[in-house]
Amino acid sequence: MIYPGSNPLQLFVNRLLSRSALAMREQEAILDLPTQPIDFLARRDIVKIDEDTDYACLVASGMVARFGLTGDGVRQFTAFHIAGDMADLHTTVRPLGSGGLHALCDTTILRVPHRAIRTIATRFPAIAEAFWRDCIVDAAILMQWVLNVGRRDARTRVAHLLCEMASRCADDGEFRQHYAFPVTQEQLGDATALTAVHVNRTLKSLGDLVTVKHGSVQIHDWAALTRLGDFDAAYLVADTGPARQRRLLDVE
Amino acid sequence: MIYPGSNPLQLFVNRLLSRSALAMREQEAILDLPTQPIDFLARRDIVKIDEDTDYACLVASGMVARFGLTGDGVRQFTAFHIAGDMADLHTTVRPLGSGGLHALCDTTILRVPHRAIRTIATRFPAIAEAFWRDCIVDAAILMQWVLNVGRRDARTRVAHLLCEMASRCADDGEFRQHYAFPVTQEQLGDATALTAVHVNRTLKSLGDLVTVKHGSVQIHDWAALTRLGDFDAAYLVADTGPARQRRLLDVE
DNA sequence: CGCGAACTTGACTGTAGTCAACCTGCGTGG
DNA sequence: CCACGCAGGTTGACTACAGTCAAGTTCGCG
Repeated sequence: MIYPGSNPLQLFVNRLLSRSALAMREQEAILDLPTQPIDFLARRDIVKIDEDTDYACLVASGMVARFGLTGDGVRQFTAFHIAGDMADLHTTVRPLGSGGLHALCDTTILRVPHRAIRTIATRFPAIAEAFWRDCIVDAAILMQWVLNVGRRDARTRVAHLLCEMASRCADDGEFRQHYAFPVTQEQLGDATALTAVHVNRTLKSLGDLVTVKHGSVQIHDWAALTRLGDFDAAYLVADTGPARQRRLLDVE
Repeated sequence: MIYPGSNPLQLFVNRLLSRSALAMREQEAILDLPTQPIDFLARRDIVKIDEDTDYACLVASGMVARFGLTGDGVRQFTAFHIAGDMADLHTTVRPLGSGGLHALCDTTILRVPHRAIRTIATRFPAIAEAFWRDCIVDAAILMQWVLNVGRRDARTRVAHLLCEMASRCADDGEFRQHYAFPVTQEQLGDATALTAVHVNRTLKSLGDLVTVKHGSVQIHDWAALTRLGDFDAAYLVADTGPARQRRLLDVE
């Protein structure tokens, strides 16, 4: 047992199952995917910007950020990914450099060959659908980031991001009062398009509602934080309807 | 022949073919999709925010914007879609309210039932893949919007957007010197997260490189505009490699 | 010809950026 | 065990880009 606790592929399947319906043999096909584990130290790039890959990166432990760079080298994060996320599943169908992946802390990645992902996606339409849907949820988050960065002031932006991560880190469908978020204030600025200095001031002014310290977040007043952060978790869930809607067609 | 010129579904197939390989019978399956045409006047919402749909919207003619709203009603566009685009293909796998769709000018939409899309996606894995890839290209554009809105100043932002649309409106892989872009300066602000007043000043300062007037864009100096706009069209293309990569597996 | 929407311009404001100094906590090595 | 170094955090003073407000002007359409 290389991975203490749970198998990262099982974590990934669980993530998919929260949004899509998969039969046992489909789940097994995913669990049987070939993987190559690689460890990265904090602050290292897992995939360099503009790098083309022939594998996707499953986060086994740790945390990663996807990022882009402007022409003059300014960095902007476009997503955070936690353990169990396939951080760049989308490269399966579009392998061209789609931004970089950066390890926020010591992180173990499982490389999963695109070829293997393609094979099971073709064999099992429900798997292709689950992968597609997973990418769409990521895109829904991205839309929120455009809104966040474009239209909200600093306090709202930071609060919204902290709410998003609290929701996504939750095991149930709710939120986590306390969660690991191993980012510096500089990196928080890369995500919210603020400077480190302004993030610092903003966090201080948010001190009654939430504390970000030593790489972890402690929420003191969820109701107030979501209100201030203009946060509604609806965009994070794929489906509230009956389970059958999670599947294009019953194959049986 | 209801639609003068070309069949909108054919336009959609062409768009897919520019990114994915589809056999004749797969193309025909798409062309056979049932559609319901609906006309919208300029400035009307095609899909209201938070509305759940059971169909996707194919733009037959005109132009639409996808948008989100902050809690206090400030609008932010997150994408523009031109004729031949399935503006919300992603709702097929995630039908929950994923933002609104707004007609920028008089626009004809073909409603395509999710159920029909699901059916052919399940029957033909290559179609599911093409749809998935199409959504990924949209997501790649969205990542650029985060970068644009988050990290670039007003001139660069506007220039970048105008470059994006010039590339996407091109029939070949290049760009269009002159193209229809029926937006007011207010709407340009909704896309770039600027106020109408500042868009106005910015456009004036860009006058040597590009003119935006009467709902159309005229580019005077493409090289300078892309340089100023920090624009590289790479993110718009799905694949530069050999054609076989456009398809997960050969089904034949 | 007249109305309204869109565009234009100027004056002033404000949020966040910049620059710079300093503090704090932690790991390393003398 | 303390000294040092360094990354990250904190604070203050000043700046600037874009927002706001308000008053015109232009354009297109009925």
